[in-house]
Amino acid sequence: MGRKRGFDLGDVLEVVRDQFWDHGYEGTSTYDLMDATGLGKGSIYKAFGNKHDLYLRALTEYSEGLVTQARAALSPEAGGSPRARVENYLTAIARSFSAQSPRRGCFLTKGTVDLADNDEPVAEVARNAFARIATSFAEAVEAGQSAGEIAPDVDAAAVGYLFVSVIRGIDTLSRSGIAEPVLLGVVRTAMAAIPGPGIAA
Amino acid sequence: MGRKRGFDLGDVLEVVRDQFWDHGYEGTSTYDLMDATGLGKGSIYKAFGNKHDLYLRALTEYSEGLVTQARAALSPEAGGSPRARVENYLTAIARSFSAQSPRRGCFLTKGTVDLADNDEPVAEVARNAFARIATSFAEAVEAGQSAGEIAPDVDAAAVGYLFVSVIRGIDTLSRSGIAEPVLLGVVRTAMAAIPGPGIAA
DNA sequence: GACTTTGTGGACCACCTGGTCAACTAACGG
DNA sequence: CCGTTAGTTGACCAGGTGGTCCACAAAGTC
Repeated sequence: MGRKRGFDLGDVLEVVRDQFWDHGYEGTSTYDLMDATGLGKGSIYKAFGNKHDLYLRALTEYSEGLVTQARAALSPEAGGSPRARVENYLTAIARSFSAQSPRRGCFLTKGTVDLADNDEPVAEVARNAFARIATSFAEAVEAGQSAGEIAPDVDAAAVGYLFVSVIRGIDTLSRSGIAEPVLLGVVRTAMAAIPGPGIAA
Repeated sequence: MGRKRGFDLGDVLEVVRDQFWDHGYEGTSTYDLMDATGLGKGSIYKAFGNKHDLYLRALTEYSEGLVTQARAALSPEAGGSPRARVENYLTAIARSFSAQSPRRGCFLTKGTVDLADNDEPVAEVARNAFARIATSFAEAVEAGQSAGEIAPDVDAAAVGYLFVSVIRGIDTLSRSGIAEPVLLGVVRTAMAAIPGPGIAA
């Protein structure tokens, strides 16, 4: 019943997300959102409630996508050995950050640093996404250990969070304009956290 | 000649820095700065130019302090073996982030994620600080290699940036409320990047 | 104690902020 | 084709925005 919505929710959320991504929460005004979406203020508020709800929804959708992407890249279906999948995924992320122009890193990092400090809903979205991505890394590491490719004494769960940290770290570094080879060096050296099963120190 | 300034520049910069740290660049208004410093708007603008200059100055001062602190913690004077100095420094940072209430992480991370994307002066401050901290780590690693404590095939420069990345990473994680033991696990596993000189894989 | 110079405080400016509202428009059921 | 429901639009609101300006206050010079 009633009039049909004249726009697609998902499309608008993507446009909105890009605005928040590029200019931050406080730096994005309702007029910026109107301009970017082509919608009237009333339509936006009717569909999403208020600015904060809209932000949270865009961020949530984005972080779900991130988790899905991490799972896909780290699962056996992605091909390659577990250790190679980890390295390929991290390398792809480092390259994608470097290729951005203008630089914008990852929206989840932006949202976390922007708001999570004193915005519990945002913090929860971030914590959740970080935990699930860390788990995906941990599962890949465990697979590598089962296959005899990764040393069995590695703490898979801890290393999962290490890789999540490294991603957030190269994100921040890339935002400052640090060059791609440096970021790739970070990824390369981070791989030492999952050494082969040789007689390690 | 002329009236004396009625406040200390350094004191005011610290107060201002805390405001920007807690609320971000866009989230801090000139009125917030007036309230926090107790100064009139005219005095602030007279002393610092405009909001952006003021921010940049607070950030620059902060990042110089960070670099100094990193150098002190990683230099031989800090005591302990090179490898221990690295681990102690990273551990201290992880603990300090966890102890914050409210959470606020590191101001340099905040500034970088907030503005560096499209603010070259801020990006330069960040790039510079990251590079110098990475160098401090690298020097400690080289010292460890000379002392036979760290495997000689480790790429000290790359590992320096890895540790900088890890700090930025645990910063972001801690902002989302991830617990201290997890952050300490990240530090512990990151230490695998500078293994002892045994027969490594 | 005038004069110059620098610092201070707050009024003031033009404009932007997030959010609301009421008149209006489209789609469906009967 | 008429009521009901939901979506759209733009005017409107109260208060906040970064920045400027000017009358005034202190400090040093002669």
